[in-house]
Amino acid sequence: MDALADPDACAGSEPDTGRVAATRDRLLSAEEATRLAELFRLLGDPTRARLLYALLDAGELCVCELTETVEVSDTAVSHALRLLRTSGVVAARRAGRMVYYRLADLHVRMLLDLSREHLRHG
Amino acid sequence: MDALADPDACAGSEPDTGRVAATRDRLLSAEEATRLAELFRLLGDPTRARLLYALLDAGELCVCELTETVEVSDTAVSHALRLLRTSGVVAARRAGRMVYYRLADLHVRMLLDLSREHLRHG
DNA sequence: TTATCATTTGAGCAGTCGTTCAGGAGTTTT
DNA sequence: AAAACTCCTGAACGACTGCTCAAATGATAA
Repeated sequence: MDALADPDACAGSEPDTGRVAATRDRLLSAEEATRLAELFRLLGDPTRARLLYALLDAGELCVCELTETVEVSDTAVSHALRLLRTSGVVAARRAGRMVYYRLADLHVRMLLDLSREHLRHG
Repeated sequence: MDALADPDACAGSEPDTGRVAATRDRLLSAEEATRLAELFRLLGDPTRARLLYALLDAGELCVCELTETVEVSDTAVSHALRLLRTSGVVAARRAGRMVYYRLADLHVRMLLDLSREHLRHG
């Protein structure tokens, strides 16, 4: 049931406090891993990913332009943008009745850039 | 070009011209974006992220070692590893009754490396 | 052989996710 | 003023996710 209860479990040729503990020390903490996972989760949806790649290319786009490029309803786009906005991934700027969005996180920009490069030349 | 003066911008069901069309041409196709989103989705879960970062550091770990480092049940780890395995993100090697897992995708290795670096020096 | 260990599998279930729908808020035009 | 336009919000709903549980598989040890 609980594999954590027995520290000697699967102790084949090495004391348990060896490699595993060393790995755990260098390892990301649970909190750090969770933070990174949350960032990845934001990119892990087709609609949000397309929105972000569109902003990566165009620099700045209003909601109706984004709605056309990703081909989903404006309401869905708005919900998606809110999620990205409250997470600090994108930022918004109002101009008249349009609202222009842009990427606001350098991490995300690099991840998008790198992953797209590798999809195309990989 | 005076893309912002495009009268069709945000005007309804017209086939888009100007900046939006240009963006969509350079843009990832829906299929490409979906593929990348699926990759990000795999990293977007705390359990899977911790498993992958552990493998990034240790190189190769068996299931029971992974179970200890991520502190969830062995069954949950196995389910997570199956997802990563069938997606080609990790690969498995049997040695006796243990099964050793390792990262099998260069893209993923780079994304993990980059994102961790930026979490720590960001 | 039987017993034990390491890992996997499938079913069931609570929780989460992304969408649509209906309506509202803010801005410009008439 | 009202109408038109862009965008946002909250609720509701089906679909998906990740976990636990019980049972099975594959491999070693007694």
